Formats: sequence, structure tokens, C-alpha cells
Amino acid sequence: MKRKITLKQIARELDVSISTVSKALRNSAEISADTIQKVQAFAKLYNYRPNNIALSLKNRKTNTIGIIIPEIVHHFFSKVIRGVELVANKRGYNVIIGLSNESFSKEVINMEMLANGSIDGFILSMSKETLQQQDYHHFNETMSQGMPIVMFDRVVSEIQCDKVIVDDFKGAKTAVEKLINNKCKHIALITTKDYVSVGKLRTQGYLEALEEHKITPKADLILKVDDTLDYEVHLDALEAEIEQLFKSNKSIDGVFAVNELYALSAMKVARKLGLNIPNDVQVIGFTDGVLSKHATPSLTTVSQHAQQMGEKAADLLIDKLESDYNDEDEVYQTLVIATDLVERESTK
Amino acid sequence: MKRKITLKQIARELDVSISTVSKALRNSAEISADTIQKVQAFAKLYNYRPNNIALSLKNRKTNTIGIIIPEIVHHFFSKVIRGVELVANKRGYNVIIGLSNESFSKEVINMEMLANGSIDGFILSMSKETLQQQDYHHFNETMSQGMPIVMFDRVVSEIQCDKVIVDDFKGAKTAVEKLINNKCKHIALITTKDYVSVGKLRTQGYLEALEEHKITPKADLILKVDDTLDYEVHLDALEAEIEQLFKSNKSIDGVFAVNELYALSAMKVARKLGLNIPNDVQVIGFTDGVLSKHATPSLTTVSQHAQQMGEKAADLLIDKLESDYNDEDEVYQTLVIATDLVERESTK
DNA sequence: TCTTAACACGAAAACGTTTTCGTGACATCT
DNA sequence: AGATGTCACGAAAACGTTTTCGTGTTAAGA
Repeated sequence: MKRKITLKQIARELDVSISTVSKALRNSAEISADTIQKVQAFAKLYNYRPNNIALSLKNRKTNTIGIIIPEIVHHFFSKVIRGVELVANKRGYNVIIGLSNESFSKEVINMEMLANGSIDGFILSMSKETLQQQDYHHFNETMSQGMPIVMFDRVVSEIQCDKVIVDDFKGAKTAVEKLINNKCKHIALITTKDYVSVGKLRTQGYLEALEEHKITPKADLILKVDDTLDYEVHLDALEAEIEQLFKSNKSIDGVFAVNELYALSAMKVARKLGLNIPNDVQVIGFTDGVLSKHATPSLTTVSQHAQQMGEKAADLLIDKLESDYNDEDEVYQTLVIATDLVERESTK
Repeated sequence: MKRKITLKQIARELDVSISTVSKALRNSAEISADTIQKVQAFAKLYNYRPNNIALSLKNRKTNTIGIIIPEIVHHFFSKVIRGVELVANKRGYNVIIGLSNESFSKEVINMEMLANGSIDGFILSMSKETLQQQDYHHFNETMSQGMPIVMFDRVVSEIQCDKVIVDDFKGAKTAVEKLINNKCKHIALITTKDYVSVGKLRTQGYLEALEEHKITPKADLILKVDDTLDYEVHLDALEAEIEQLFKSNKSIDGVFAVNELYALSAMKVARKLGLNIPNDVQVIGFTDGVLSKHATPSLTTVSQHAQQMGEKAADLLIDKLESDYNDEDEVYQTLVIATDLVERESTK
């Protein structure tokens, strides 16, 4: 097994200097045609490739971006990664991935592990625990060291950086309006606790839609699920909560859920209680997942365009990295991506 | 905005040499207690962290592994990544990710982009196009340059390297035996073309189970789907093929499908044709996906333990990287992970 | 007082690049 | 013949580390 060949080895072999080899490979005018030919032939023969690490050190640029997400076995986040990887690759960047598992400390550790020169910038979505604790020091420290951050989806106004978000408020409002137009009179909301920024915004969209149509929101119809637990595991607990919601509000004829799991669970519970979807209850979920498409009945959704978010975030970050950044006059953008209502069988 | 601080800056500031700073930070016995104290205090104040790129260059070790997969918006692969990231992080490694999108050329490009020193080794699953073209030169070239590869799931015997696979043959056989024991007499198989290694093995498991129970396999009952298309998009085409299968074989009372999409589509078509699951037709899928769990009826599956595969693959790779590898006496392992039959509603 | 040892530190090399600058060998011009 | 210019190449610095080795100062031992 031979190691990768280096400039030094080529130089020694051909009895020229390292600089000559380097220049010859880059077709420098300083080098004679003979030498260029000789060096390039040798390099090709031995499949020479410049060592990336050495280049990174020299150029103080790794051409690598880090992406930190709370969870990867998740359609939204994996689609975002796909988008990031797509444009990163197109623009000559590698992608290092870190998972926080919704944990604050893992988020911090992950960032510290990368912020020591391994990458040029971050793309990230905050963990729930971070949102809850409202401790953002690691973001600010990273940025103060000159490493740019682009946040997506789960963002927070306290942090000054570029952001890519979906129009949670409007998406939710449109969805609820759809239910209202479909003659739903008693629309329930299944959402997260308020510290989850996107959950809060979607809740506000729900309220706004109701108010605009002169419907008084009823606290009974709003279920704020405590999702500090891993809900995939505690499915039964979730379903029990939803069942309780239905049982104490028999008049419910529409449900807006802020994520796929809540929506599907609502459908499951409704069916269990003998309700027909969409005739007795119509359901809409705020999700990009595949479950919606394959469920029976299939679920009407507010699409988040996850991949597009990833692409935009990557473009934003790389643009910033490649602008001869004027350091000081920092001006941060927030890109808002419009949602789409994807109508399927769970609504009329 | 201040850049990250370096040894050189600390040295200049404290009026000592770079070596002294370096040694002081590592508590070298060569350095006086006074100096150590002074340097460490300063370093802490300015939040000094050694530059990883410089370390990588010096040590000729990046502590980064690359993972190349055909698709990321996919439960199996994203679970594998989670496993890889888990042990990689635990053992102090970063993970760079590359997506081939089932394309040979993207797989090659991705590998070349990383094999120039950016990583210490690969974990990968081959793209379908690579399997089809049987062109493995990029794997062999990479390995001949001393960069280890661990392959998982989609492997091929022609390549000599460490591998982590699931017991496709036995898993399929067990599943089909389950159907046989459940009194199915006419068991259909929905599988891929044979060039997909795992599809072929699962097909063989199906055949073996039938033969051991003295059932003669019927070619009519075997549907080999051409999945060069992106099937998520061409769902209708897939369903049409399956519908054809059912219509020309009305006696079908059991279906074994080699992946989640095929299994779910089979259920959908069966329902459409007025068949009850599991009373008229029982279905089992070879998958780790979530759809199975949330489908109605939920799908009985052969579980692949994706996360475990990722963990094992990462351990295998890192073990090799950290063994003072004796280069020549290469001995490659193949880890086989047992499957589990997860019984749900689609079987009796 | 001279030798030796311990101590505390600095110089320099190495990892693999790219690039700036310097220089010796020629050729050309006056 | 002397001045000038071009050509083709090499030396060295720089990126940020770690580590080996050398060295000046001081203290201890004979």
C-alpha cells in the first residue's frame, strides 16, 4: 500500500525543486514547456492530487460547512440536508454534519468540535432544549470569532444572524382558513409548548384566522403537547391526550396540527372514535413528511419546502463566505419561504 | 470581529516563544509553574483552541470520516447516519457526508473530493448505477492509496474490504416462512432487478423458503420492478404493475416485498381491488421505515437495524484507523446483522 | 574553584501547499 | 565590451501546530 504522492516526492524524483513542480502543475509561464510536460506526465502517472488539508491551512479556508440539526431520522431535516449538500457540492464545499438530538449540551459540544478551524461556517437549527433554556452564548461566541451562522426553521429573534424560515404564521393561517371555508365550525389546534418558536407562530396563525372570521378561540380546543419526551416512543401518551381532547369536545369538526405526528395521531384517534375523515372531521398538518402522502386517508398538508430551505441557507452562507466581507457593516438577511397547501383526502 | 487566536499571538503577547506556549498549555515539565500559570490564564481568557486543520496536517490524521450514501431522505439511510454519527462523535471523529443520488458519476466525484486528504476513511453504500455498471475502480483506487473503506448494506463480493450487512437471505426466508405458516398458499414476491445485491439475496431467501416447504415457485408470482426510475415520482407506474400482478393471479394470498414502498403499494392496490388485509392477503415488507408503523393496517416488517449497522460500520472503520495497521496482512471482516420480524396488522 | 546536573526556555524542523522574490545563464542591443 | 533584458528555476516564507534538540543560567557537589 502506497501513500498519496506529494509535491516533495515528485520534486525529488524528477530532480527539480518543489516550487518548480507546483508551478509546472499550474502551467506557470515561468516554467519551460519541457519541464511542464515532464512534471505533468509524472503527476498524472502517479495520480497526484493536492492535499486538501495543506491547502486549507495555507488558504485559511476549509471549503467545508457544518450543519447542526436536532434529528436526522426526520423528513424535514433530511430534506434540508439534501438541499444543503446539493448547493454545497455544486459550489465546491463539503458538508460536515452534527446531531444535537434536541440536547443543548450536545449542540454546544458539536459546535465547539467544529468551530476550531474545521469549517468555514455553520448552518443550523436550534435544539428544543436550547430554545427552552434560552441560552445562546455558544452562537454568539462562534460568531464573534468571525464564523458566520445561518439558522433555519427554528430561529429566535434574540440572535443576530442570517436566517431562512418558512412563513409559519401565514401557512398556519391559510390552512385554518381552508378549514373555515370548508364549513368547519369547531376547529381544534394541536400544537407544541410556546418555547418552540415555530409552534408558537403556527399557533398565532391559527388564532388570527379564527379572529378574522369572527370565531372566538376556545381554550378547550387548543392542546399544547409537552414534547420534551421523545414522542415517537411515547405515542400512546400522545394519543391519550388527543383522545381526551376529542372526548371533551364532541363538536370538533376540524383539526389543525403543527406537525405530522400530531396530525396522524389525530386521524388515528378520530377513526378509533368512529369519526369519518373528512366527513365528520377534516384534518390538516404542517409538515413535509412522507407519511402524509401514504396515509389512509392521505393528509392535507402545509408544505414547508424543506429542500429549498436547505438550498437557500447554503447559498446564503457561501455568498457570505465568498464576499470579501467587510467585517463590520454586518447586514443580516432573513429569507422567508412561502408555504403551499397540498390538498389531499383529509379535507373536502 | 476578531479572528481566532493562535499560539503565535499568545507568544508575542506574553513575550515568550511559540514552543513555550505550546508546552505550557500541555503542562509540560519543561516549563516553570509561573509560566504555565501565566500562559494558561491568557489562553483561557482569549478562549484559545488549537486549530484543527493545523493538527490534521501535522499528524497526518484528520479525525474525520466520510460517508457516501445514495439517498438521505430515506429512513434506512438516515438511521445509518445516526448510528455512524453516534459512535464517531463518541470516539472523537467528525462525519462528512456525500450523496450520490444513486448516480455512479456523483459517487466517483464525491469520493475524489474527499479522498485528497480531507478524511481518514470511508463508510459507504453503493449506488444502484454503480451496482449495475459493475465499475468499481474508484473503490479500488481509493483503497490502494491506503484509505480504508467500510461498505454497508449494498455490497458486492468483488470488492475486498470490511463490510456490514444485514442477513438479507435469512430475513427474507423467515418472512416467507411466516406467511407459509399462516396458511398462505400463493405467495407473491415484489422485488428489484437482480443487479441490486440486496434485492437478489432477498429473492433467494424467498425461493429457499418456498422450496423447503415443497412449494414450487411460480414465475408469474414474481414481479421484478425496474427501479431505475425514481419510484417516489412514478408511484402510479409502480401501482399499475402491481395491479397487473394481482389481476392475473387472483389466488394470491400473501405478498413479500423487498422494500417499504413496494409493500405499501401492494397493500394499497389490494385494498383497491376489494381485498382485505390480512384476511384475504397478508403482506410483509423488508424495511426499517416509519411508514410501516403508521400505515393502516400497519405493516409487518423484517427490521434491518439500520442504526446498529451504522454504529458497527463506524466502529469497524475507526478500529482499523487506530490500529497501528500492519498495512500488508490485510484481513477484512464482514459483519452480519440478524434481522427481526416485527409483527403488525398486515399478517395474522 | 571547577565540574556537573537540573532547570527553563528557544530554535528549528516537519506536515503539504502556494507564491514572492532572488539569481545565474544566456541573448540582445548599443 | 558593457549594459540590459529575458528565461527558467530555486530558496524561503507562510498557514498553525507539536516535538526534538540545543543552550544559557543557576545550583549543587567535589
